[in-house]
Amino acid sequence: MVEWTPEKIVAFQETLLKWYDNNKRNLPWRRDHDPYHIWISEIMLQQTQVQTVIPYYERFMKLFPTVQALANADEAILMKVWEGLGYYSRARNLQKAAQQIVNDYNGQWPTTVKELQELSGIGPYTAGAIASIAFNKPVPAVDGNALRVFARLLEINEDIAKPQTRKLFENIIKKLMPKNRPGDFNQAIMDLGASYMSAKNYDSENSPVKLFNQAYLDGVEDNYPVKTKKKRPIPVNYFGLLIHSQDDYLFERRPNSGILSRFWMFPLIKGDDIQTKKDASEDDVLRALEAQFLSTYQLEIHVKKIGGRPVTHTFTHQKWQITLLEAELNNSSDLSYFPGKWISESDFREIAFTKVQTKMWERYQQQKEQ
DNA sequence: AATTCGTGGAA
DNA sequence: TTTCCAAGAAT
Repeated sequence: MVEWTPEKIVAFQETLLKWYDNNKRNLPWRRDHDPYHIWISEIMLQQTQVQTVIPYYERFMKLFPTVQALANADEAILMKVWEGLGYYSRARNLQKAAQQIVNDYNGQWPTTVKELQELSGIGPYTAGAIASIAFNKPVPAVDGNALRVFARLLEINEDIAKPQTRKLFENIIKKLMPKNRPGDFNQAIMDLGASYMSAKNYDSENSPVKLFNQAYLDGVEDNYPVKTKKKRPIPVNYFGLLIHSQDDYLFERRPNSGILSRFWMFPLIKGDDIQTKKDASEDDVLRALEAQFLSTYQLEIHVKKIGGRPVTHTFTHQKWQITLLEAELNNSSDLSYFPGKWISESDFREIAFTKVQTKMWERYQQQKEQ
């Protein structure tokens, strides 16, 4: 990696901030420096593109304009607002942190990185972002943009996928930050990382800091940042049960932990969990599924396959393939042993559903038309 | 330290 | 269709 002289550091700061002053993106959360606004935007923006976040942010602020409103929010309404944004623990941690601020800090925001990081859902990056942008503290905010941008500028060869690399970058960036405008500096790096220095289709030739970009000057930009590849999603097979009576559908509440926790979904049974002999026919599998449903939930069902391709949905680390089955069940059956309930179709619009649940519903509707 | 947490966009 | 990526945190 390269070292910069004090003069070069100052020149970089001036060049970057001048560009930012003239070209910064006009974003809803940049209208002021209210820590509540900065915070909500930062949480929404985790692993999520700006254009996706904007409408969610606007709706969120109308419904929960203050930290007190969020602390007192109905969780079902909160999840409905977050519906489709993914990583739902972000929303739940958001409310926990709001309650921490109201109860532990009497509604007054803590301003140090240390205190901010003790709030639910706020880690090293978000604490740095809030402290620098809302409270003008001279601290780095090392996100994916900062890692990529400085890896290229300084030809840093550390693997940015490794957790410990963040600390190295924090120490480097601390020395490059201006003390007077830390928030603008951090945001300028993000804007740079989202434009001229993006991961793909970057345009270093026209970048405002191209003369500070060592990897570009050396013609080795393709080598930066150094980043190990992620594993590909593992295939998981499910059977999805469509059980209805009139306009009521049987939904299962997912466990309190794990993927899509606490959401209402059509009952899902993992394919691997169904015990069958070798060379079992498709019909044998369905009968085994019925037997398992009976022994697990004391519910007698009769299933038949619904035509059409399985529903597929890919998460970061799992690729689900769901075979839809229509099942008959007496609507007076005892649901005592089943972790779910009947939900009327007319209530669907009030409830937050996951993307994969919506896909199952749409496939079912599609199938009924034929 | 390595996994686990969603979804949508782009090539 | 597949792959990678997008203002990370919790465990």
